Amino acid sequence: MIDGNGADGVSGGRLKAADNPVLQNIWDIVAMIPHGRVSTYGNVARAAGLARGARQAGYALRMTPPGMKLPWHRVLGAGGRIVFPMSSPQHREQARRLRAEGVAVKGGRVDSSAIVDLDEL
DNA sequence: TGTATGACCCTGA
DNA sequence: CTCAGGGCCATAC
Repeated sequence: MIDGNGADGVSGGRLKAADNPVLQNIWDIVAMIPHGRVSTYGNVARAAGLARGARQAGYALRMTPPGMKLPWHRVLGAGGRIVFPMSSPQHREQARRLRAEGVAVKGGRVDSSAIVDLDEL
């Protein structure tokens, strides 16, 4: 395995997002967020190894293929606020899901008590 | 190889 | 509290 090409499972050159270890790592972090709790992009990114890769966390979630069960709605922006615009369907979707889990959403923001620290996981 | 983009974050006015 | 600007890091073209 000196050439790098034809490494574990990945052969053919370009690395697909679904096979990207970084995204997989982020997905794993998001997937381990407990029910009824929420986290932030920066927090998740840091847990994935990216100290300032909050955007990458969002990128990973955006790259999430349909069919994958991932609690993306438990990931919020800094301060526990939803990053989506108020009039956006995604905002409503996320807020709806959070409320379904017992998380209070007010003005596009959730109670800071609902935010869980990565240290607790 | 370099430029452009983004489900972000922080600081200042 | 709201608005604007700059910074950071990885992916896409």
